[in-house]
Amino acid sequence: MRLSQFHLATVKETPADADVISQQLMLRAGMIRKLGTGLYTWSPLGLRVLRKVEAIVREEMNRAGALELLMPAIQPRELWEETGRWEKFGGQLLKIRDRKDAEFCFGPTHEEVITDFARNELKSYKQLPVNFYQVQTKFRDEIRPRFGVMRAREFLMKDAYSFHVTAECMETEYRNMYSAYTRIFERLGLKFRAVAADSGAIGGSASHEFHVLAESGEDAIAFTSEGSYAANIELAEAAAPTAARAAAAEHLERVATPTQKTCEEVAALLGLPLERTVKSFAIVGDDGFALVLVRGDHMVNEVKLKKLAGLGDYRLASEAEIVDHLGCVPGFIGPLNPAKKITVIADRSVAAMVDFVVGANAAGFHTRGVNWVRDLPEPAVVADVRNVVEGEVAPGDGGTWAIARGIEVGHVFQLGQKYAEAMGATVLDENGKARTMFMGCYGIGVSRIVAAAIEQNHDASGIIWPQALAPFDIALLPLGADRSERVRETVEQLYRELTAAGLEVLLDDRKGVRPGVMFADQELIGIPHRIVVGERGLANGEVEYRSRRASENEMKPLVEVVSWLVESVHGR
RNA sequence: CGGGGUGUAGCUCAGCCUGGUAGAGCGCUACGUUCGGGACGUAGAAGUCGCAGGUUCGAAUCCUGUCACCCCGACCA
Repeated sequence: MRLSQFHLATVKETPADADVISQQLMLRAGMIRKLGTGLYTWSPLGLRVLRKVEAIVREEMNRAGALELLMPAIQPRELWEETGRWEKFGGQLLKIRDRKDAEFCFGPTHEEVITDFARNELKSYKQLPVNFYQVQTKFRDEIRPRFGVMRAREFLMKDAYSFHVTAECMETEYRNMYSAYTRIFERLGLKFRAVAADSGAIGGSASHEFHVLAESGEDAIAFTSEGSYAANIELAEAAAPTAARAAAAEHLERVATPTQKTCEEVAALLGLPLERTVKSFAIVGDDGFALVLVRGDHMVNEVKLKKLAGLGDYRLASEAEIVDHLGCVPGFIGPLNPAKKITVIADRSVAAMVDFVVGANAAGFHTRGVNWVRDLPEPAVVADVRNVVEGEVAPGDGGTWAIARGIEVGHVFQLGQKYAEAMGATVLDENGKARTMFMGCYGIGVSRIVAAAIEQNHDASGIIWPQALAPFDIALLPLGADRSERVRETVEQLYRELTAAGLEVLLDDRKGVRPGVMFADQELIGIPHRIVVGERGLANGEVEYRSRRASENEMKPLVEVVSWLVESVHGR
């Protein structure tokens, strides 16, 4: 590609409203332009990268035996009523009407459509197993879209759905997809980790997420130091305390904490370690008002809490409900002497505590030296309801938990018969008997991968593309082309030869552009290899080479540079 | 959904408090000088000041409404 014939639109200034590095660099490099909240146009440069990701995903899906198809983005309401998700999916589902006032949604995912396709197309066990996939635009009306294409409302996704007669067959395909995903992320050149995950809104049993590791990741993932287990923090189990509860040593004492509302503030005032305090978290579940207790240095885990019996789809208690049940305003609440009967749910670590500090249920006071049984009844529920923390002992292999941050770019699920059951998707087995199909589903956030790759690969000058994602392989930069016939001819010849050798070359043939601008643009858009052709080097029969990751030039003999580059880019 | 903020040239923003008819830098166009790390000079093009009402002799500026966008929060006691 000749840059004079391309649309390159880099900008020097960092856009004001971009708050993660990938979004800043994508905007500065001119890869994307924002149209509205969570809506982006992919420029010719950005699209080249998106297509690279797509191509690798497609190749590996095909290699794994999946069949590509394409479903509509717009889906009729009736289909979503069959699974109950027209209501259950919530506000993320964008609902629209046509001219006849018939209702549709813009597909956020395609379980309904593919299951409808499958129940019509698949009649016999002989047609199974089969795995259909597509690469398609999805729309999810996120509460708060942010971070550019990382959490956009409209985005490109590869979604695959497999169909099976038996659960065993579904599990086999699940493992097949798991290894296909591993190959995909390896080929993309990204540092990633597969972790056990909660299956969330999609439903089903087993599930793994694939995370690209990056400091800026929105998800926390936990893995054991022994390496035997990795999970989304939503799922990672905290080990139960092994030691029996010690005997009470302190007496109950109410202490004034006029302005200290958080555990940190109270601990600091009392000169106690944070892990001697207890945090109270008021919720309202199916069985009414409940107080969830975790240690002051721990975080409540919403996903674990949702799985507890009797809570259902719990919500946070309102301030009025807190005052009504506890007789106290938020900031000083606790399980002691509530105004009304409440359910106390204690994390396992809290249940093992002695002489701890809680809110006194009186504005401006906390109570210290609190002990179970002596001062208040044993908690009604004791369960693992918190996030694990870095360094604590993990259950199982005797290792400790380590925490990393990641960007979720892939997710595989065993759906079981959830959708097939709801929609009556059956095939006839060997005995002519109708059997409800088992399903798996497998997603990859294609557009999100582009942003995740940048989060993981950049420096002060801009993007550093892994070879597999680079919009161009080589930047070819002539110096003083307007003054030197020799430079012009050499560059033209290199361009022809490199292109003929199958490399994607971006030749900066813009008129009157100074070297500094060429270098800055090449580095910003992240082209992995750069060849500079100038009189200085040509006098010795040489050109300069520089890898995007290097800070020094290497001189290469002109006669060898093409074969050397072909080897560097495609070889090994 | 709750709280806060911002809408002025393609981009980043100043001007608004204290009303008097619109500015800077970057980018863009032309010419000249320059030319191995985001050059310089000269000349230029470019804005119904988000939209709709209102107050006023006069509104980017004050008031009301509305729309859009951004940030924070919803794991907090």
